Amino acid sequence: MSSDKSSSMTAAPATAAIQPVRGMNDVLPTEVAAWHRLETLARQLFAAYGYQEIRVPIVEQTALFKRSIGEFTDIVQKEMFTFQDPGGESLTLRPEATAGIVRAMISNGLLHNQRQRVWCSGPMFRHEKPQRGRFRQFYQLDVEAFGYPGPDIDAEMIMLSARLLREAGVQRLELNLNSLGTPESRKLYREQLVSYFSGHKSRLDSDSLRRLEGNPLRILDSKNPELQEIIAAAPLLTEYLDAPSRQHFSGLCRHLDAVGIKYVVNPRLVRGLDYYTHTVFEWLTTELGSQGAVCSGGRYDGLVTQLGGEPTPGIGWAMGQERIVELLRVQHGDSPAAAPDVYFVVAGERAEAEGLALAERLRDAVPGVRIETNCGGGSFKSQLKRADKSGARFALILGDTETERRVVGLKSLRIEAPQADLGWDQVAAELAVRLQR
RNA sequence: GUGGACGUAGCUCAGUUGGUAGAGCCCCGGAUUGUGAUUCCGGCCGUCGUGGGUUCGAGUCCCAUCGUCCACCCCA
Repeated sequence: MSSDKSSSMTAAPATAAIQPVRGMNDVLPTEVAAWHRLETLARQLFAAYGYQEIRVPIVEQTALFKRSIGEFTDIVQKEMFTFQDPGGESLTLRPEATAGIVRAMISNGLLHNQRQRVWCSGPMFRHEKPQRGRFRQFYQLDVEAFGYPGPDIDAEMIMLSARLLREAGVQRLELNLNSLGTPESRKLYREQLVSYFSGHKSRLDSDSLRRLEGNPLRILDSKNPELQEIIAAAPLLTEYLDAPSRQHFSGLCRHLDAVGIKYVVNPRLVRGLDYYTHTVFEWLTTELGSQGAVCSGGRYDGLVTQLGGEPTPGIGWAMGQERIVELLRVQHGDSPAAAPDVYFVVAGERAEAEGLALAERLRDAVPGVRIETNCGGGSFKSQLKRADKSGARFALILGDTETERRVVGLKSLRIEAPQADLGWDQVAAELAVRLQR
């Protein structure tokens, strides 16, 4: 075999197709309806709960994520898209939304003697190996609240997520709940945990040994069957919570009980981001292969000061849009693409000349009507085939004889009904009636 | 980053022990020269992921490489 590969890959011909970037997907026209449904519902519910939209940059200074998410997390250590901008500054494509939102709240002075409820949506970026439900560019719906110390906001936020998931049609989710307590109690617990696992070092796997140094709580999350026995016998964080933390958590549970939201208290639920305190939660599914979490979040009372702001309690959650859309597809099948109300057949030179203008008049007269005008010619037959395929309920038919008579044919494509020839001034009114607009 | 499976038409796939490629769907046209969903007929579509090797001959065997999917890991 020739080892003469000095010139790397042979240069692709100039006409070769450009490949997409790994893990970054196109949402195609046939798929986008499901996204719209979720986003529209989310907007309505966020407004219904008093949350305002905030839009923040996709790119932030690298230091922001190191300081908030934590130096020793997997996200920061090996999953960030970090690059130097032409000015030499180290920038990073946001791997999650909270850090940027907190930065924006501080930068714009929105936390001074104020409470805020905000939401945000958009793409996040993590350099992971793609698989089902996990991509390098992925979209999140994100809500955050600032300035609320009590468990009431924790409960409201979980209620909001529960309603969104329910009304979107997602089924068979399990809500997991835990409290990480205060930084102090967590620190104490962490020391206990390190000393416990250090006593069993010989039985730990390489991942767990690595975490023992940086993030021992994550060992509890391990799915390695051989570790389950050791993990089961490990001390529980719950036992180290101080009284206020316990009160906060039981307050949250009472609120959830009161509205009938089912949950499982999972003492091993820890989060991959360092900034969480007190409440953490996850909505889990078993129907997406190895990606279980479709929505998760928690409280982060120390984050604002960590990023240079005045002490301000915060809490938020993020929902993975691809995962929700995929789960809905699994549970309910493909959602139909948006169809026009009317397909406008324009056959012949004179009809083509009049057709576009007539369609414009109809759009003026019937607000919101969806008219797909045939462009690019074609026989009557082929145009009607397109009309049928478009999913439109009606076809408007304009040929040269109709043009001559100043009428247009209105044909029902869904039910058997006689075709009506309507004068050009009557069409709009008739359409409005048939479409009930 | 680790492991497994898989790359053949726009899509879903077939391709026997190696003999330089097929079907269905889609699209276009016709049967029906101004009326769609069925039916029938015809047509378009391939550097078999890429590069090497073995061979008279490679979609098929070998090596490398790129990519996709799945799982580990991580997480939304």
